[in-house]
Amino acid sequence: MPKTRRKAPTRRKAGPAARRAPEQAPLSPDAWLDAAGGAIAEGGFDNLRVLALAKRLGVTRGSFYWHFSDHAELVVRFLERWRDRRLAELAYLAANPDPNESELRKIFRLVLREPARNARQMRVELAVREFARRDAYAARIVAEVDRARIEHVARLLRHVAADEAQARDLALLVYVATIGGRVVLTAFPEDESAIERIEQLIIEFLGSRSAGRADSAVA
Amino acid sequence: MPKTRRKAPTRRKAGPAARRAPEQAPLSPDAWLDAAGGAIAEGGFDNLRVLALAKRLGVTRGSFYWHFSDHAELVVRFLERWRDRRLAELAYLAANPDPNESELRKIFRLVLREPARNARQMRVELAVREFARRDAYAARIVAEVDRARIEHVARLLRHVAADEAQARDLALLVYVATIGGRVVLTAFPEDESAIERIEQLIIEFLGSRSAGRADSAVA
DNA sequence: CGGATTCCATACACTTGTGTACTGAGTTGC
DNA sequence: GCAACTCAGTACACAAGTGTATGGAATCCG
Repeated sequence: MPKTRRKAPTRRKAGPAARRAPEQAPLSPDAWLDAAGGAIAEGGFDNLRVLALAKRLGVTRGSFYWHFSDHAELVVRFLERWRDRRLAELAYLAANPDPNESELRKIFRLVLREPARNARQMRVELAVREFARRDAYAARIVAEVDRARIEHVARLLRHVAADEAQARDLALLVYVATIGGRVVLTAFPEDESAIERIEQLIIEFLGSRSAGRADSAVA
Repeated sequence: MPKTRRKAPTRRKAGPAARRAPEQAPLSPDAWLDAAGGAIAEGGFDNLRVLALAKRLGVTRGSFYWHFSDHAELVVRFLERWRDRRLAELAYLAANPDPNESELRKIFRLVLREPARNARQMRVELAVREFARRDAYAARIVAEVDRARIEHVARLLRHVAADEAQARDLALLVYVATIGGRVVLTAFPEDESAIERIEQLIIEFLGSRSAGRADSAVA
């Protein structure tokens, strides 16, 4: 197992069977994980093949089995990195609230933030979820992320809801609708605007609940 | 290719290498498709292997390649049967409305009817959706079913909505929340009741719209 | 400079899966 | 009865993928 890393990872040009060229920096584990993300985005975790990653990186599997013990470890490390990044982006949003954005609008941007624009990240998200249906460890990872996200949405919805329990229900509704939108929209790529209208409807719904409050809620 | 079938399909006892026993009825294509459904429910379309189906049915692959030309045909026939059944159950619900059920309640039972109780069918549904993200034909199949379902929900929501366009938006919201609930709940099997509360919230929302339009139409 | 270390290439053994050609037992129809 | 058809078993060729053992070039470090 590698212990230290000295240079930044670099994509190497795919020399057919050339020995490591001196100017090429060595591959980092993160480079393998990035390539894994590409394969997963394309075809899910069943498409995660060491052979394909090596070809994509322009090396042979000999490199892989130096950085990783086996295929299973690749899966585990990918899942953990994915979880850590999702949790980190949540923490960032919690620490840096955008004052120019309404509370409700912010919620949607939060739930699946980048994925809305980053198609690859969205596909990875769905692939992880799909994998979690048959892998116990992935299920735990997804549960952690889901719990954190819903918790965060619920915190933002405390003003809107009557009590804490209702805030959690509302948060779950928002989360579920967002996830569902991602899933269904893959079948309906033609009306990309539908998700916008749905967001609008939910905002309207939430706004009607906080009718008593002077809502600075809607932007 | 087979042309006619005389007897009902029967599960045969898994004799190790036994020739076809006379009392065993021949396998129908539907038997293979049912077995395929099991494999898909367990591990998605990537888990659809002829070898495994044959073992499950207690025969060898020789039988499969008589009923089907190849693996691809199995996939196509499975998808088409799946679509036909979904459309048929929709048509049945449209033709036989339950007068004891409220319009709104009926909607949820309609969208993903059996899957709510039939775990296997729900997993197949999600697997088909996942496969549709990388297979063009499956995407078409899913789009057909989605369109029919949303259309149906929208028809039931015409009283509630202001105009036809809004009925479609509301229907999409309901559909998306339901699908999303199925996806997220696989990660949260512990609170099965959450989907119930979400349904309740949406019903409340829809009810508030039909009650009167005094409340806020938020921009 | 010269070993030790890092990183990757190569070759081999093994497994699992597809598709095809051929065979052959049962059944049906005439 | 007997040929023809139905259906499944068997064997072979082929492909793709994993893991391991080993060698070897670069590089680092003292």
